[in-house]
Amino acid sequence: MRASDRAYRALREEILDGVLAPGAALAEVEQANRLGVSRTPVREALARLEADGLATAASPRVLQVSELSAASITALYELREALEEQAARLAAMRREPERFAGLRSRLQLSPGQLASGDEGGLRDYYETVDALDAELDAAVANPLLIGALRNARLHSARVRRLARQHPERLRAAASEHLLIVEAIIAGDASLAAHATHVHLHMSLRHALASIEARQPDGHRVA
Amino acid sequence: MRASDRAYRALREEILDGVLAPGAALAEVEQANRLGVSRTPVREALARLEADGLATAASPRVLQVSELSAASITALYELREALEEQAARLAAMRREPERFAGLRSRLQLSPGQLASGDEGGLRDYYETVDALDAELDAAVANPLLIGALRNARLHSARVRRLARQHPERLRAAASEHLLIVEAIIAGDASLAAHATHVHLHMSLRHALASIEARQPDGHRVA
DNA sequence: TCTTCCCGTTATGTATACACTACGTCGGGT
DNA sequence: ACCCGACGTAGTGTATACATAACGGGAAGA
Repeated sequence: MRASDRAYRALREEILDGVLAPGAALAEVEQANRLGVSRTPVREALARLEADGLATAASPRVLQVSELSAASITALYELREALEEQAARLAAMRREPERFAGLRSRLQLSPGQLASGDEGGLRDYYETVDALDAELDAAVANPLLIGALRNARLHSARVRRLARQHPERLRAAASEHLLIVEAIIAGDASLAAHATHVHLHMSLRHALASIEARQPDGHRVA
Repeated sequence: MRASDRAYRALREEILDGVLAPGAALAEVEQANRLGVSRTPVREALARLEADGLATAASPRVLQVSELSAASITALYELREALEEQAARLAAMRREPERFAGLRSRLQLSPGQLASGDEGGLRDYYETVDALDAELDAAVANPLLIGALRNARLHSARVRRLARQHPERLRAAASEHLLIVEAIIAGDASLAAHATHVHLHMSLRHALASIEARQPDGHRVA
C-alpha cells in the first residue's frame, strides 16, 4: 500500500478515536517523523484530511484537528438529514427489494442480540448498520451522493465514539433502522425519508444529551 | 499566490469550460510542463480535482477528466435536490429576512434586464445568482453543508456551460429564484424547499433537453 | 497466426534539498 | 513601561533526484 494512504488512514483513525484531540496541531515534519515516512505522503494525507473537514487551517501556516462542538454536531445532522433522507427516498424508488431482504432479517434479530449484553452482539449490530450503508450506496447508484454520504459518515463515526451508546438507545436505533428498511422494501419513498428523519432526530437528541452529560461545560468539548 | 493554487484553478477552469474534455488524460509531467510549475504543486492540484469529482482515476496510473453524461447530470441534480432544499429550508428557518431583501429587488428586475437581450443583463443576472448562493451560505451558517453545496455548484457550473441557456429559460429561472427568496424572507421553510425542488426540476429538464438537442447520440456526451 | 512472456520505457510514488514566508523574540526608541 | 521594527528561526512551498511499478511492444514458442 502507498505510504500516503497509510499516513492518511493512521491520522484519520487517530482523529476519529480522539487520540488526536480537537485543536491538536498537525505539523508535517512532526507527523512525518512519527509515522516514519517523508513529508511528501504526509502532506498529501493532511490535504485529504482538510478536504474531509477533519482538519481545519487555523492560519496559513497551522493545520489543526477540527473542533467537535454541539454546534458542529447539529450542523452535521443538518447535512445528514439532507443526504440520508434523499438516499432513503431514492433507494425506495429504485425498487430493488431483494437487496434489502437480508438486512430486514438481521435487523429483526438485533434487539435480541443487543439485549444479551455481550460484546459480540454489539459488534454484529454495527456490522449490520455498515451493511445497510453499503446497500444504500449500491441502491442509489449515485457517485456524487455516495461521496457526500461517505464524508458525512466519517464525521458521524467521530461523534459516535465520543457519545457513549446506551443499550436502550441502540435497540431503539435498530427498530428505527428496521422501519427504514421495510419502507424501502415496500417502495414507499415518502415513508423511507420520514423514517430516516425520525431516526436522525432521535440520534441527534441522544448524541447531544450524551456529550452534555459528559461535559457539562459545553466549551470543554468545543 | 501558491503555485499549487494556480495549478488547481487553471485546471479546474479548463475542465469547467470544456477545454479539457471529459476523458482527457491528466498526467503530472505533462501538466507541470504546460503550466510551468514542478510536479509537486500539480500533484496537489490533481488530488484536489479528484476529491472534487472533476477528475476520476480510470486505473491506478491514469487520471482522467470526469465524464459528463445524462446519467451523471441526473445524479448531480439528485444531490442538489438534497442539499439545496435543505439549504433553502434552513435559510427560511434562520429568520434573517433583511439579508435577502436586496436580492428580492434585484431578482424582480432580472426579467426586464434579460429581455433587453444585451450581454450586460445576462452577466448581471449571473452575479445575482452568485450573490444568492453567497447569502444562502451565510444564512445556513453550516460549514459542512456549505462545503457540500460548493462542490455541487462546481459541477453545476460545468453543466451550465455545456447546456446553452435560452433567454426564456433564464427569465423563468429568475422568477423561480424570486419565489425561493420570497419564501425565505417570509420564513416559510416548506415553501422555500418546495420552490427549490420546482426550480431544480425545471432546470434539469432544460439541461437534459439542451444536451440532447446538441448531441442526439447520447454516447457522444458520455 | 495467436498467445504469452520478457524487457524497456514511462509514468507515478517517495525522499530530500533548497527557497521563502510568517511568526516570535529581542532590542531600541519614545 | 509600552510600542515599533528588525532579525532569527522554524515551518511550509517548491523543485528535483531517485525508486518503483505498470503498461506497451516485441520476440519466441505453440
